[in-house]
Amino acid sequence: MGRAPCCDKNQVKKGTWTHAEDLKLSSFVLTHGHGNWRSLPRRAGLQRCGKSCRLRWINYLSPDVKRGNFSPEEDQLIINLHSALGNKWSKIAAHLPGRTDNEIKNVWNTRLKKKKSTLPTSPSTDSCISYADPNMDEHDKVRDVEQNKTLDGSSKGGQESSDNYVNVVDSPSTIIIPGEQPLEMESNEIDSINWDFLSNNNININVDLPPAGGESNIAVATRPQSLDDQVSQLKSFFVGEYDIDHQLKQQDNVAIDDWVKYMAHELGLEEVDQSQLYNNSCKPEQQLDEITKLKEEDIDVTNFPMWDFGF
DNA sequence: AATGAACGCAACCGCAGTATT
DNA sequence: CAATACTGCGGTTGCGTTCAT
Repeated sequence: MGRAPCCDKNQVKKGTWTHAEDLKLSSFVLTHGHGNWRSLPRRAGLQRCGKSCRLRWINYLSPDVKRGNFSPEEDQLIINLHSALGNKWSKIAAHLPGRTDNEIKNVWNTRLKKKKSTLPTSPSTDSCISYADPNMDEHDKVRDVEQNKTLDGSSKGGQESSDNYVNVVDSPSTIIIPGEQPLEMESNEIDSINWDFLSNNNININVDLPPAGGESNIAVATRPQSLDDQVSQLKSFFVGEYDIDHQLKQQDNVAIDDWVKYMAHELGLEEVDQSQLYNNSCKPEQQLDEITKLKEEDIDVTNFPMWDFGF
């Protein structure tokens, strides 16, 4: 006896969503929250499967979804993350605010896979770090701040760096910041990094783990708060928060600022001007009121303000 | 201009993991 | 502890659009 189907397939509509259905779903979720997806279609008056509603909301209707083409920086980040994580689309999506796993998967399959195959092999993606547990799957070795893991200090290898990466090599390890003197770190210093602090301050550090070899790469990615906040956080991390004794401490702060800003730019972390994202001048609640007043036949597709809920 | 191929994207499906009863 | 329900993920499909011939 198998599991009961999630919905009666004879009773639910399939295929492309209409604007009227979008309206019903958006209005319902924005006023009531989604709660139980399975019961949502009935409560919202939709003849759709709950899974279908969830997918439509997450991938298309949610105000968190960022529209528009992927920037070159986003493309590069996806390529780098895919090298480390494989087809873990949701994990990759977690590093690209506003992008969904489905969207990233599509971009990879239609564009980036070919793009990557035409590029020369990069040292930053073909190198590796050796771990204590040799049985661990390569992709599972990705260190994730949320999981509170730390680097193993036994890495070996070269010192190549790419623009978006800070490389950790050898033991004692060396952090190579583009344009700066190498930063020596003992493995225990790396292990002492306060991952909670980074996580609490929305600074994500990912270790990009290629196949067998010696080198690892740490990509610095953050969520978009204000650029100033990011600068101060990144600075505190790299130049003294953990009392790392290295040449960078004596460097001119201007150079550090320049590098941090450069990194922020490369990673697309510049502060977002909300007024440019959401052109509609009225507040989200007002927009919702206006939308819910509309009759289905009144919907003007060209003016449908689906993405204007600028919370 | 017609048509078939390639592309891009939204949506569906089945499975696995987790929560609840 | 087992059965069931629910959610989320990744693979795949189908369809509309664009491009090449």
